[in-house]
Amino acid sequence: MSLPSKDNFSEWYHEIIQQAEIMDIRYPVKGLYVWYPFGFRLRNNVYKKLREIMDREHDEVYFPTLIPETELRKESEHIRGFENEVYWVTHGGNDPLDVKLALRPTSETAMYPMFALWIRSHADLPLKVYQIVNTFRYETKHTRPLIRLREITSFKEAHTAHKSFEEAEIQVKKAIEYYKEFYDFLAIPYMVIRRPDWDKFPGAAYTIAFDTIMPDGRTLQIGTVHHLADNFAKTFGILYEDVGGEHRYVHQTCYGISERCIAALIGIHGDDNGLVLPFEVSPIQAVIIPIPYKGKDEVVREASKKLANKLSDLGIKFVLDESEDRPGAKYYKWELKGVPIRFEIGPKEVESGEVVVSFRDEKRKFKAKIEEISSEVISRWASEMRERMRKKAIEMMKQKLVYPKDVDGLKELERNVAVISLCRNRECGEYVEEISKARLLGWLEETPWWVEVKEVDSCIVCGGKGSLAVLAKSY
RNA sequence: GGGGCCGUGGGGUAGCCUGGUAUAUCCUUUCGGCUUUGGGAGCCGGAGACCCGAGUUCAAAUCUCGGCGGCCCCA
Repeated sequence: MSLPSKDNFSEWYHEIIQQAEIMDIRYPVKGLYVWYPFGFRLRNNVYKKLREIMDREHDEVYFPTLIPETELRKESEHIRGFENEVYWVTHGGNDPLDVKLALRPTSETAMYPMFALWIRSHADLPLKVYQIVNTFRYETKHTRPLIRLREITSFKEAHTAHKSFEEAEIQVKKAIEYYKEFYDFLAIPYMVIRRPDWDKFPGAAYTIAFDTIMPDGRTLQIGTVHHLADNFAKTFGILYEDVGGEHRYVHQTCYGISERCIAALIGIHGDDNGLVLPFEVSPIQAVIIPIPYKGKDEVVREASKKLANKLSDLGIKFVLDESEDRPGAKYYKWELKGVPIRFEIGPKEVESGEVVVSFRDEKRKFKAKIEEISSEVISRWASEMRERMRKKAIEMMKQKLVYPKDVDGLKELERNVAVISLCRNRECGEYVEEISKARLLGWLEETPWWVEVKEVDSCIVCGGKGSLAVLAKSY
């Protein structure tokens, strides 16, 4: 068994998802996939971090999967955005339902009628909750594991309510900081981009998205933050009484991250040999491979056990691979799974009280004294590895970026991501989309250091006031 | 929305056009055994498949129709 080269990203991705046992794609419904135990452990490790961040100032809640049609249709812009991809429950047993029930495509319309009951006065604000749930969208395009799904299994959605537009805007900024922390933790580089007004979340005042770049040059939206203003509050009657006794509409935000974060983790860090995972989220953090020569297998086994005990004491999730495979086969096997640290112990190391160490992201091997391996040493290794992964990912993304200076430069984008100066007018935006056959993701909220633009010119279409915009083929 | 292609063991495939071999090909996987172990070892033996339904026919993996499932291209 071997993987296709990552140069053929689409095929590589398809294969690694299965071979590394992230998901079983054989479930007999389009767009629905099964989490394998290994994949689910990875998911849980990643979401543990996301929960930890959310728990700092949000309460976790759970709202129902089913939303009555009457609620879903209240916000007209919102339903227009989702109408074509809603799954409907139309029957209870054999009886048609009086009011159809939608499988939530997202939970605004499930939550906000309840928010109207929960929020009475300014003392109830701010309200900040989140849930991690599945959502359903009837995708008609190509579905792809973790990327385009009919059942999103792991949608972390946070919803907040505030006294004013300005307070909600502060929350938007906090949410962006939280998401940055999350993706920094995963060593995934991102661009924070304000979506065009005509492409924002249905019902929002504005939308800010996190986009990353996959190795094939297509961008992947890996998080969104929406300022909802009082749009939904007006629809669902979410009012509070302020200190003066006046009733006012709340201003809301919502922001979400789905299992696309796992897709980015796999796609960006992986290589021709398989997954490359940060130490903190890897389901298996280390593997010990004994090299048992004839006559020496007992001492090698003993030394391996000793190291295993030590790793146990340090609280590391590891595997001692004493199977019958040859060492080389074991290297490939655990590399496929992205195990960050590999220890090899053979007769030579038994003699010297050492162990051969190598890290998943580099070819190098070196020897270390077993005695000297400690929590501090391991966490230093882990953070050095994360830094290398981050650097490598940024290098990859820099290579995908192009900086056309005029409209002609947009015609041959190929698989690149274009950073251009563009005004905020819809005509100019749609014009560059048409010329480039790519999507205008929007305007950079802040310029990452690895985007090599010193100063902003005027709009490359109309010559008006420009800001840095990003154009790309996207997933 | 429009067009095209495909469905054979757990995975990848040959066979299909031109229906018929007595046991459906090869690789991988998996189980048992021997031997081995510093980057995917070898040998021996075993397991495992024609998507579903209808039709044509003496005979269907192969032809026709329908269903289900998947893939690709264009807008």
